[in-house]
Amino acid sequence: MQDTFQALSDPTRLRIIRLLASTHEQACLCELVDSLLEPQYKLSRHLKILRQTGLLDTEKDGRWVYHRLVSNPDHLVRLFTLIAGLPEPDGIYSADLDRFEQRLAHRDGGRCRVGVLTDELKSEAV
Amino acid sequence: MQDTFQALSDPTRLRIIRLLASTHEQACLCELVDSLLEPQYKLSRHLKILRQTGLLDTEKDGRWVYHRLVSNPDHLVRLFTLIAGLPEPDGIYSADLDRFEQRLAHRDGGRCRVGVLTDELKSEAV
DNA sequence: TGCATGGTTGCAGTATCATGCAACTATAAG
DNA sequence: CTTATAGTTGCATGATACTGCAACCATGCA
Repeated sequence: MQDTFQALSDPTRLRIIRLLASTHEQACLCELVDSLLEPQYKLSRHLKILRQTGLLDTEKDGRWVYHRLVSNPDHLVRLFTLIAGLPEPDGIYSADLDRFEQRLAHRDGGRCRVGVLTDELKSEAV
Repeated sequence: MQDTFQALSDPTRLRIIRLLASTHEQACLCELVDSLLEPQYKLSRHLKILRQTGLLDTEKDGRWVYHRLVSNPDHLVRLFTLIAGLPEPDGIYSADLDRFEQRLAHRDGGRCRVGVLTDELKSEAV
C-alpha cells in the first residue's frame, strides 16, 4: 500500500488522479497534455507508473489510449473519493479541470478524434 | 497534499501511522522501538518527517516524547481512518500491534516509565 | 507503400531520500 | 556533580526518482 502513496507523491501524478477522480471520466494522452500543459512523454511515463501501481486501467482504441481510474479494490475507490474532495490551496486543479472540460468539447461520439490542441486552444482563448 | 502521500510512501512511516491510527493511542519513541523493532535513530528521524509534514503532534513529558496523530484538518483524519481499515497482505501491522499492546502493559498511570525493553520482552516470550 | 500522428522508451544528468554509524543534547536520579 | 538514559542529528554512502532529448513503435489514411 505504500506503493499507492508513493505513486501519489508526485505532483504530476496527483494532478492526473485528481482530474480523473473529480470528473469520473477517462482521458487519452493528448487530452491530458492539453489539460495539464505538460510534455507528452512526461505524462506518458507517469501514466505508466500509475498503471503499474494498479491505480489506472487502460483501453486502447486505434491510435488513442484511454486511461481511467480502477473501480476496485474498494479502498482505492474510497481513496479516489477522498482525493476528489480535497481542499485546493493553489487553484492548479481547477485550472486543469477547466482546460479538460474545454478539451472534452472536441470529442465526437464520446471519443477523442483529434490530437494535441494546446496551441489552437490558446489561439481561441485570445 | 502530495507531501502527505510522500510522507506515507515509506514503509516504516506507514507502519507508525497505521499503529497509531488503529489504536487511537499516542506513543513515545521507546515504545515504538519495541513495537516496530527498528533502531531508535531510524524511527526518530521518521517521526520528525511525519511531524514536519503535519501528520503528527508531539508532546514532551520529561525524558519522554509522545507522538500522536493530528486531529485536523478533516481530510487527514479521514485518511487515517482509511489507513486503519486497510487490508493487510503480510501481517506486519498486526505483529506491530501485538508488540505495541504488550508494551502498553508496562505503562504506569498512562505514562511510559521505562525505556527500550526489546531484549527483556524477548526473554519473557521464551 | 509512404506519411502523419498518437504514444512509448533508452539514455544521461541531476536531485532527492533512506540508512548506519557515531557523536551529541536533554532530562532525571543518586 | 556525575551518571544513566530517552531522544536527536551531522556525515557519508548507496539507491531511487524525475526530467529532457531524441529515437522509436503503432496505427490510420492517401
